[in-house]
Amino acid sequence: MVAFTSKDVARKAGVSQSTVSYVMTGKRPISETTRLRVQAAIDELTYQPNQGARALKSQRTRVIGLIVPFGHGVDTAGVLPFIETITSSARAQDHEVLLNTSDEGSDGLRRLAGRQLCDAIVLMDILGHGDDRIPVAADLGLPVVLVGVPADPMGLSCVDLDFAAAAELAVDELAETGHDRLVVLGYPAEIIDRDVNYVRRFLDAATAAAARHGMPCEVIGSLEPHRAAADHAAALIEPGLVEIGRVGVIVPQSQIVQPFLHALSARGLRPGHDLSVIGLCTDVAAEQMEPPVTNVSLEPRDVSRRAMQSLFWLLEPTPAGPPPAIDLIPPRLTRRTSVM
Amino acid sequence: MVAFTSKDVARKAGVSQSTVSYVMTGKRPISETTRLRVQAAIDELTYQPNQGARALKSQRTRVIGLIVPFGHGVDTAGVLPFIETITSSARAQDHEVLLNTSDEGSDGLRRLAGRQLCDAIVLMDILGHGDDRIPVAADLGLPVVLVGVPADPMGLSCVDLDFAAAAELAVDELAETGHDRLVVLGYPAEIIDRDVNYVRRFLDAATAAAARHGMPCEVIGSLEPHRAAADHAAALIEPGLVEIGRVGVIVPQSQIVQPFLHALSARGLRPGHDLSVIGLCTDVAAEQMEPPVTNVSLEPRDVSRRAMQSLFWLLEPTPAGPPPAIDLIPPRLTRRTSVM
DNA sequence: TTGTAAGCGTTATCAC
DNA sequence: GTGATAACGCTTACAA
Repeated sequence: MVAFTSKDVARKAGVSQSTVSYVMTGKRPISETTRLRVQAAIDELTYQPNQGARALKSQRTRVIGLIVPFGHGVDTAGVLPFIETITSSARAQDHEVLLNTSDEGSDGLRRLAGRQLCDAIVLMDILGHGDDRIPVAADLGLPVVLVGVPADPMGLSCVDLDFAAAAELAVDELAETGHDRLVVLGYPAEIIDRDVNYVRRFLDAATAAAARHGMPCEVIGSLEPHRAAADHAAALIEPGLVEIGRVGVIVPQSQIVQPFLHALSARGLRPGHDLSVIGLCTDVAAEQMEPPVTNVSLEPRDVSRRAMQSLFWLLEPTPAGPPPAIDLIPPRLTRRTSVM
Repeated sequence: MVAFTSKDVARKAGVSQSTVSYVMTGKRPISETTRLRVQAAIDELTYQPNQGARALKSQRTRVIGLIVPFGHGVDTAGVLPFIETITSSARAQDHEVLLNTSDEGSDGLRRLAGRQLCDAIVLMDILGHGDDRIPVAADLGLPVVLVGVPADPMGLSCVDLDFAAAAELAVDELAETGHDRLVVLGYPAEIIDRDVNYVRRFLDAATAAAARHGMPCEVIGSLEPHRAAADHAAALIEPGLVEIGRVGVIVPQSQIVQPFLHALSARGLRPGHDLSVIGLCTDVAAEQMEPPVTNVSLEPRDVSRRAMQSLFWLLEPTPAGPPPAIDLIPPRLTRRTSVM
């Protein structure tokens, strides 16, 4: 299993090495006869150019670095479609994807850039404040796209779901279906401490939208993503309340949507009949729940696709103009059985 | 943001380029004074070696290619911990991970090897028969480890959960807790057609173990991973049957565990009280179900860790001797609330 | 203990 | 239209 080089191809085709290169890249005109001879040699030897050498010469690795959130207890549920879409977008542009985990912190970024392992970086799992990777990323001299919106992007492109629009979508749906009372399950203390930006964006927009509709809106605060917290929240929905009004509950934490639905059922409150529930979660998750829950999707595929569009624009700017610095993807609501 | 080279370091430290190299690799003794001078220059310039150049010279990329199953409707639920563990194992050995999806088929393998993008490959999502990537992989001239066991591994190392032991573990648990009647929910036609090897391994071992315990064992066949199928299966569990005996159900398809549990409840059969259910699924999934289900885990972390051990042994054989050609990882059963 | 220099496989600038 | 040839940044004999 020896790997052939362009030298072998050149010898076999009776041409110079540079001609082989030009046949591969098409960067200068080649007579049809030699082109065919070279191509035959390439095919016969199943020659493929050595990427390391190519990168060394051209200063372009054709590799995208992808930093994904792993370990440290982060909500890792919906991360797979992001990875999948980013990989296939990269491959569609004939680029490779180098996977790194966020637990290496800013050192990982420095390694990726310093050792010239990639031409550009996609950074997932962005915190609102105090993410020390942002200044490092901004100073890398490489195109970097953030999936998420930090308080100060420091000039980096950001792509994320439009969480404000997501909240409005959910509230509007409940308003239009005649609900007159809104409950939003809040986030755990840890998340709010870390100041994940989208939390604020979502909650603020939800209360504003409720006010616009003249609906009373209660935020049940500080819910850990555990069964017990979901149970606790369900206990706060008084059956009496449900009898006098049409109550809609928005659950922005995907991990507790299912436990919450179950806790309601266990208390004799049937989602979709006695009250309504809208979850903020992936479509597959929503589909598999009991009952299948009306959801606002995180649109991982759209978000990643746009992130990669921004990235490739930064790698090769076109006259079409730059992508938006902060690119917020419109959410989508899918009706299932949990809204009455 | 210029990238410094070892030449810059050499100039700054007043030594030759090779001395810089030897300081970095430690492959020959360096006097303490020059070592310090060189190190100071390295630190000052934050020099990092260009990986492309290194790979070109040393013929070692220090990259592991990872092929993961995406798209084409495969059960993609438990794949994240595999990726995570493989990535951190690679990093622990100072290797990078290049991510590719299985939808590129054998061409993807040829590209990874032919362009010398990596030193070795981990191939997930192995089919029992007719996977045309196996012969290609076997002929690549690179170490390749399969996660999964094809009918003919063609000399490649395989690592997988011991599905036979998993089935036995589940059956033994039900036998020991006094069950006298066993039901196993079977696999969908599509999966059996594709002949995913572990299906057969699991079902055969389950029936054998049941026979050993003298328990009647019924396999409900051809269940698609949909709610309707789960409902259908639940309907086959006659309440009369439950009254006269202690029934244990094994659900090897993780996607239908939750729907099946719910379908039972809806029929008034409480898992953990009226009958028992054991699922074959990840621990996180089992933990989040309603009710939390006793499960046999797929042990993605153990499997990937062992896969990487095999891989690194193939890259640098040690006197310790080779890893097993077919490395089956022992499963683990976690008791929750679904077994009475 | 350190330096010189060749070469890894590619691309691109000169020449012809 | 095509062929030499000089880099790209690194490692590693071979010298000194």
